[in-house]
Amino acid sequence: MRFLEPTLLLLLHQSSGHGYTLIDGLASYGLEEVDTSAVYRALRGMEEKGWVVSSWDEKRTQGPPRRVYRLTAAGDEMLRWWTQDLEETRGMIDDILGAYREHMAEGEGEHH
Amino acid sequence: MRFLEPTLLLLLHQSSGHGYTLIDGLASYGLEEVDTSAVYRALRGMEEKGWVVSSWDEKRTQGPPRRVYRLTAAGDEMLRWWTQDLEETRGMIDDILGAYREHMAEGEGEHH
DNA sequence: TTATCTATTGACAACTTACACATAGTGTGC
DNA sequence: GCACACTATGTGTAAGTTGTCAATAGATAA
Repeated sequence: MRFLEPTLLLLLHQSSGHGYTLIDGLASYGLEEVDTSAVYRALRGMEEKGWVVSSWDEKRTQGPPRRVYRLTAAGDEMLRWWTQDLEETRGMIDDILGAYREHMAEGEGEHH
Repeated sequence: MRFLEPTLLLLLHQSSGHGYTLIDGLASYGLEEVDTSAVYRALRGMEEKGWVVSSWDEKRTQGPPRRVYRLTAAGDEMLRWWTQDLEETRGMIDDILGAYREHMAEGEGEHH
């Protein structure tokens, strides 16, 4: 969920789409091994929270009807909130990695 | 757990310590709101996995006996693994944030 | 003896994740 | 017609994880 929700919001901000294509989109952000059911469940959850709305696709293609999701204003706001959150998370990672490297550099040459 | 385990390993790599002081150490990496029980639970789990070993502190100070943890060779290896994992996570965040900014820049000036 | 600080642990509900499976429409080869 | 593969969206559930709250307990100071 940590990256699933923000990435879905980002993809939907770029253009509306249905679950099956969103799953492809997720893969391009490194989320290749996400279970399909997790994606559909996440989308449902996001609709309950009001971040997205869905409707059945008019034009029928190969396969059963597709539920098309599009971002709401609240979802757009959420996406902005998520970017801030991700920046904070990145800052934490940088702190940890920085401290690790610094500590490694300090101990350089030491052998126990 | 995502940041708790690697940060604890890092702190213990710097110097052995008991839970209560480690909790202070976590705060300096932004993990201020971690529940104490979560920390002790994580330490127990890490001991089960063989990343750390614990022993009761000889010298008694104010309060009940303290369980002192120190890193094992396996824990040291794990810490290195975690840094790689954190770098990957960082990469994912960069991808998402990069795409968001790029998309925002593209839509510049557009009003719907 | 009451309160406060240090220090560790237990119990349990809430939530998440992983995996398997159910459903269903369309197109293709036989 | 039938089997099969592909698209597409879901449900059920067991297992594992997290978050919250409280219990325990020693030392010290008022």
